[in-house]
Amino acid sequence: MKTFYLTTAIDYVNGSPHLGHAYEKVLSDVIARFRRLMGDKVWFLTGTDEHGQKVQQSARKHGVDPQTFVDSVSNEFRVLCTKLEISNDDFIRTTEERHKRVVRRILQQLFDKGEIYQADYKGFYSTRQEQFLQDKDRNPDGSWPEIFGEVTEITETNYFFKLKAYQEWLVEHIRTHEDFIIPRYRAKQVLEFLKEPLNDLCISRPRERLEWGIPLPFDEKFVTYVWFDALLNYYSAVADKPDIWPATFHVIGKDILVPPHAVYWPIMLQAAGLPLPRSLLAHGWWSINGTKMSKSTGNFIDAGNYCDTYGVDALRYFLIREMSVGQDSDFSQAQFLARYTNELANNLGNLVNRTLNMTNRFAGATVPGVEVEEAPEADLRALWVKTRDEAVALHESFQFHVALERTFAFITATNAYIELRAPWKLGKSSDPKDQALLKTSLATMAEALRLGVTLLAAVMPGTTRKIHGVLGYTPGAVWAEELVWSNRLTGCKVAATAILFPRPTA
RNA sequence: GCCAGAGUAGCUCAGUGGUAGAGCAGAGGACUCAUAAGCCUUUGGUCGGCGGUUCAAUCCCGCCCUCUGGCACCA
Repeated sequence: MKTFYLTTAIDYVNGSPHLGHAYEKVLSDVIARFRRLMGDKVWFLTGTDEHGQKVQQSARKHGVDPQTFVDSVSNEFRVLCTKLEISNDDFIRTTEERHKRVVRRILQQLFDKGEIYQADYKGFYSTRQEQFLQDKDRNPDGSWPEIFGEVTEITETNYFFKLKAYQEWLVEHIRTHEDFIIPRYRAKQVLEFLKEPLNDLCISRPRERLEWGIPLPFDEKFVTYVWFDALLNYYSAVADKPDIWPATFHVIGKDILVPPHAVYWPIMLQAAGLPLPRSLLAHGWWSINGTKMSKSTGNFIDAGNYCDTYGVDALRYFLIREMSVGQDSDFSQAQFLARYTNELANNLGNLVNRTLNMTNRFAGATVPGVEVEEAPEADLRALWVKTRDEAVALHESFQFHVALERTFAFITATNAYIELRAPWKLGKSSDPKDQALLKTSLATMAEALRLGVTLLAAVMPGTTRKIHGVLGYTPGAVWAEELVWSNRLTGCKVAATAILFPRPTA
């Protein structure tokens, strides 16, 4: 079986993680967990991108050497992954030797094949900003803005990668591989971009301008440009592991689809003679209270705080429930609280608690067996089959938000079933028929709850685990079997009470 | 300017060539096992605008309007 190999973008360690980083990891994690549940062999990679000028500058600003700086920030991302319960199998850093070794190897290989050549670049250079400027950087009157200081036209020797030679091939590949770029409409954007002729890509920087990078193996006076270094992480992390490459999905933000992932990356692989990934999955961005996320306005969300206050699964749930994959969404405290209170606390959380309570009160804390089956039971069961089949299919097509909506509709139906049977009334009757119905209703609500939360396992693994725990249940290894309505809870000893999503106090 | 996405109930969104849907918010009710939770009922929309195709369009086509995002070698 081909390993399902999934990657997130590696995060640039120039700044601390925010909600956007958290979302991409959670989204990827949901995919990874879902594939494992479906029985696939999964390899899930994330990591950090640590070279380049901005990192070098930030390190200098903090008065530390680059390695100390990236160690510290990379660790923040690692901590975030742990906090979000991301199930990655590996975490790669581009400053690791295992990565640098592969980058050097590929560069040498491409150079030997003649895919990389040396040429001069002539342009306007700002010494203060340590970068070349574009015409779009100019003021309307043609002068250079103050922040660039003195600008001079200079010529610099560099190495270039032959992108242009692969342009037609790439267009053809995108046209003939319909799921290479997801969502589909993003592929149109890429093809639009490719209507203009590509230029070859400059992949080097002279070391006197940029020290913090991987030296070119064929010319140590240069280091490689950040994209050529960073993109290769997907391959370098598994280069020595059999049967993993190529990637099944690269999960990335829409901002780095064009040109890096949809143009540079496939061409790099093709030139190096490596197989291409199956798909690039480009997700959207979060705004905060209707405005763009930005550090300068202080308008960004610390995902860690939400985990601490509401629990990691509440945040995971909101991110996945609110965002339609590929589209943008807005994060607001009001919307978060509405979903937390209505859906998690009142609908699901309360169902858990009332189920435990009634099982304790009317059945000595032991889930009874079903004794009769009438229309209410049959209806709920039929709804379950429909919900399960739809939810699984929706997961397959990345419509997690709709899958969650359907799953919670089933939770609501379970609450409605309880009202219909009203076990608290049956419990007051000694009529054998009522007693049979009481046992049936307690067994049915427990089973419905078990099934419903089993369907939430990819999004809220901890919650699924906890609820199975308070039901006194240990799930089996095969998820598909766990999704079958059964009597396997009969005889389970349930907990006395459980408040999984406490109502916010403030 | 070009390209793409979005424009459906107060809010967030789903949806199909055949008399409009969900959740939340609002209103009313019955109940009490439960996290003052849950359940039932209900108010509410000329489906952005104008044309066209069709027996029939929110859904197909054309034009227009509004919002959002992208438009690279940041060498």
